[in-house]
Amino acid sequence: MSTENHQYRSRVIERLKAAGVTPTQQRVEIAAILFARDQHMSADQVLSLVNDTSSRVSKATVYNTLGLFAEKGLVREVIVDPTKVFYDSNTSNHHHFYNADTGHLMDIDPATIKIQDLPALPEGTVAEGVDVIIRIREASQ
Amino acid sequence: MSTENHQYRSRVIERLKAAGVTPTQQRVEIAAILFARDQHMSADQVLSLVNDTSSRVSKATVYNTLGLFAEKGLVREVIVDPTKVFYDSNTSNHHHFYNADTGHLMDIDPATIKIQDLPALPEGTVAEGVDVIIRIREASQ
DNA sequence: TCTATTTCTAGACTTTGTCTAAAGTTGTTG
DNA sequence: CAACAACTTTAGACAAAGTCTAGAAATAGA
Repeated sequence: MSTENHQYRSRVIERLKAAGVTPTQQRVEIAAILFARDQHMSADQVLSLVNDTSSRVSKATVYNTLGLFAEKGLVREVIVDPTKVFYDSNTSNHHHFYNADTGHLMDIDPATIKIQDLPALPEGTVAEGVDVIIRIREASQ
Repeated sequence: MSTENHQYRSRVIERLKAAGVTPTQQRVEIAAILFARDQHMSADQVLSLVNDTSSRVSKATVYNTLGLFAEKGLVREVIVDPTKVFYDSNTSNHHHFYNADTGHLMDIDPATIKIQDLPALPEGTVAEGVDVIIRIREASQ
């Protein structure tokens, strides 16, 4: 393993620790893939990738780990496709374009969208987050 | 069947025809349930209800019909729960609260929320719709 | 080192939704 | 109204995402 990779893994491990997640071998593998850049991945994609590039990680562990990461705020679940959940490694406040034709999910530049006048919440509830999804399709020229 | 029901069914049939949907027996059953009031139902709920109150409709037909209705703009698909799609009989422009603790979906009064500055769409795409979901939880007092 | 706790795993299982092939309806046209 | 084409419905097999279980492995603390 190159020095770069080694340093990258150390940073990944620090980030897991900072979030209160014990950096096990499998979690580090998965986090290293996710945190490499801002991206949107399904559990299935993570499973294939992690088993391509390194030691085996079981399906159950991939699902458990992504759930844990979401809970700890290391990734964000994006629910736009009825058939699968996307995990977004960009946890900053932002919204999405979802291309229903291609299945592709893209970040919206936060500067270009703004929600005004958030409504009062129903009695006895607290806000967890606001998702804005702009559904798009290929232009039929 | 009462006169009220009979008149209601006629209106349902008219609405299907107006949308370009042949009003078969099964489609009318399903539409009669959905259109009774503004509500959010899963395919599963529709399936149970339709088979409670009237002649049998198969699972395949319920799924086909809900898909067709969505395509024709008679209902709106709401994707907030990774495990199932909701069908919203209120097709006017509005957004949703989703209570992740209870699984309950509620309309947001359109007057109380406003999106400014819709961003430019990616090249070669057209907008299909904008979904805003405010995720809430039960307040842990 | 010993022990308790946490984590990982294979594979069975569940659930939502789709597909298929055959049967039933409906609509059209001469 | 007969014949035919097109559409719709159905049961049940199937697919895919995700969960669960029970045992094995790793790990941490004392």
